[in-house]
Amino acid sequence: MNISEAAKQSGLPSKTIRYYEDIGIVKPDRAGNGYRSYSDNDVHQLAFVQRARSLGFTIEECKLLLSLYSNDQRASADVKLLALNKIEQIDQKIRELKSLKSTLSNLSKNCHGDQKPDCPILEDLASHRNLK
Amino acid sequence: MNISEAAKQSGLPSKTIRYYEDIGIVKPDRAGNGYRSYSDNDVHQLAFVQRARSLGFTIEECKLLLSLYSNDQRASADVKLLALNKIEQIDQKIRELKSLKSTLSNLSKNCHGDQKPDCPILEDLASHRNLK
DNA sequence: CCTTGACCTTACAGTTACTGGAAGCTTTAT
DNA sequence: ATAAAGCTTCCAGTAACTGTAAGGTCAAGG
Repeated sequence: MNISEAAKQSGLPSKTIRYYEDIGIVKPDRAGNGYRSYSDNDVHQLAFVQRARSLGFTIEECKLLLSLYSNDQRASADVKLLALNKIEQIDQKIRELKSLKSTLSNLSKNCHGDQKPDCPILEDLASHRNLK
Repeated sequence: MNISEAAKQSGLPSKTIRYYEDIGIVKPDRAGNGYRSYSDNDVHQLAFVQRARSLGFTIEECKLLLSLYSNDQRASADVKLLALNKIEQIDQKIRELKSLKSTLSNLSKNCHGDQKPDCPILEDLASHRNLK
């Protein structure tokens, strides 16, 4: 099938599929006219990557997951470790964002938000004290 | 003062300070030898940006905040709106990350994580069902 | 047969916010 | 005098695409 059909079936934009080819993720055959020709297996792999990316795995991790996927000898422990690490990264990011939110909330709470120029948010940004 | 002193005082790497000059954030004077020469006010602005960046504001938002900061006529409402929008963005991101985490946790929970190749995580990635 | 429009190709630039490195001045210290 | 530290500019690389331009190919309609 041509790239637009592969795009439809995998849930990825054609542009992204070409990019994935550039970086060596899925290399389709070529038809006589030079068009890319995708097999069902190609599309399956693309959809796999699409799902893994949407779960927050990086491209490099996706490559690893794909290689594990196509390796009959893999240990599920390898995959699980990757997933648990990813969960830890996500937790870390959530902690950071909560801390940011709390700081910004405190700043906003003290700001009148009116037409007057007096603004504690800017004052905090300008000072070096950390209103945490 | 030279750039390394400005770096020390602002908490930003010299490299970043030069980059900020390129994109028009702080333009220092130049000494006779071509070295950048930072005033206390320059450093103050750099520190302001450093703090705003660490709170999750984009460079564009930092420019806006800086211009509001140096505008005596600003309304604190303008700044507060920016902060509240940022808080909303952070909340959205936290929601997304929590959802990702929950999906990954479910997948991991069902994975033995042993030396056998049987792996529900990979199976889920390969299928199109969404184990949410 | 010709044209139109949809679809395909490659290649290059742009995005965000820096970071690293090379090549080459200037200043400072020994 | 020389070496180290600090400064300069410029170019490339990061992550993961996205946009755009210029042009080849294919199927349908007149």
